[in-house]
Amino acid sequence: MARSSDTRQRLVDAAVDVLRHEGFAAATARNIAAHADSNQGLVFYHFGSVVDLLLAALDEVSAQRRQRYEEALAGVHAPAELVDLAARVFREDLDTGDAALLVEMIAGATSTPGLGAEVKARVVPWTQFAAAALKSALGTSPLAGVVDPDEIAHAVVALYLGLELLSHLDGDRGPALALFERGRQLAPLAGLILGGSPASAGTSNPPNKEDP
Amino acid sequence: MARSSDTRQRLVDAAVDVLRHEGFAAATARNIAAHADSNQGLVFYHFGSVVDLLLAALDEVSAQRRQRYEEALAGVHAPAELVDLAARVFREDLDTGDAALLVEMIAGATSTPGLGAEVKARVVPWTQFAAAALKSALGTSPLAGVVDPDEIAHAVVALYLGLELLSHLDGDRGPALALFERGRQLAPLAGLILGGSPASAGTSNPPNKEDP
DNA sequence: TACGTTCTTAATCATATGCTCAAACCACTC
DNA sequence: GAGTGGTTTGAGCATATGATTAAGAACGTA
Repeated sequence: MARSSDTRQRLVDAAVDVLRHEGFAAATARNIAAHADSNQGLVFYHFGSVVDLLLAALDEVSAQRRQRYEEALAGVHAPAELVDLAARVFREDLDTGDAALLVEMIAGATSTPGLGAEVKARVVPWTQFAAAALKSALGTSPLAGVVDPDEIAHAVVALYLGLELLSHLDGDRGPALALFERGRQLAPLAGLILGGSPASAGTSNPPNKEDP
Repeated sequence: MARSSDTRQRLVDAAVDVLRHEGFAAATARNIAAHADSNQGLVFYHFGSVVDLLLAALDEVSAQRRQRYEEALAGVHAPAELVDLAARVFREDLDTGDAALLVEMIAGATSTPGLGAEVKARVVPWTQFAAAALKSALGTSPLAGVVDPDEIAHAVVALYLGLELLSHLDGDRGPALALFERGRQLAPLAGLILGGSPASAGTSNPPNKEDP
């Protein structure tokens, strides 16, 4: 009984590890079992199929991320702080391989029939979460009624995935990190525009620019 | 001899087709050969290996894109026009499946040893091309010395890939297209800020409904 | 201890893939 | 017409995968 949930957890952890560092194509029953010092038959005994194990791995990571993000979001009340948080989170996901895992699962879903809907159901809440955070951070800003949080969240998630894809391709996280660092530099400017005086609401006024 | 280049081309076209609509995992010698009404042995006779055929397919698509883009870029001189062109190009690539092909090759490169470097060599010039176009469009704009074209090009390509990934996941191109449409709406504003060119004036104008 | 349930292991099957190879085929020259 | 070089074909090999299964081990309980 304790044995069961133990190996189950070891398999999930191994699946997460394989997805992070070896990709979807390497996420086979035998390879994952080997990473868990286990037997490949256990994958099917405990999960029924390989894809169900991978979905369990995705669930595990999603739950961890969700918790981390909610904690971090507790201290965020201004758009500038949200940009800062996003940059930090992205760097973490790039380091741990969570971003790679997400990309691998989404990309792998295109080649595995039936997996698409399951992965979608696990990714959509994540972008909705980002949209909610953005909406909350916008608060009563003058732009709150102009920009569409869902649209921006969609773009941010896409940027997140695309940057991971590119940095994984050329083995250099530099450009991706530099980009988010630039975002952090611009965050105070965003705060200035979004949270500032109503004088900036006019459409004919050029926005203030600040040299970094 | 005419026979040879004929089947060679048919195989490349079939590989492009499979990558576009079925993905990297389905790009097997037998499947591609079947799409070309051909024999799987010919893949190895003409290309040596499957990945070499896939790289030839990527080369073919890259060449076509490059030519189309260079032609389209001939009429672009202002940042606003470049944004407009990018939105049109993205919509095309989403429709034809070229965006999917690119994502599949990049994602597939993570699971096929040795493919990464080859794909990278074929993607990097493409982002450099985007950077050059952006630099050219910026021209003598006051922001030309402030923003980094390479950085922005990297971000745009990442956004391109990420949006394809997401729209492929939930089978809905709507959000991606809406986002680029929003970019087109903002393009006149960007032109106002960047160039002060007489291209377009009012920022409260409804978006242009123009069919290419 | 003896029994039944749960869990684990290794062998096994059916299938698919990259790739090789010998034989057949075809267009062309002498 | 026979030979020649390039091209095509289908069978075959080694390997890998998802999934099944029967036999065995571990555990709780009577």
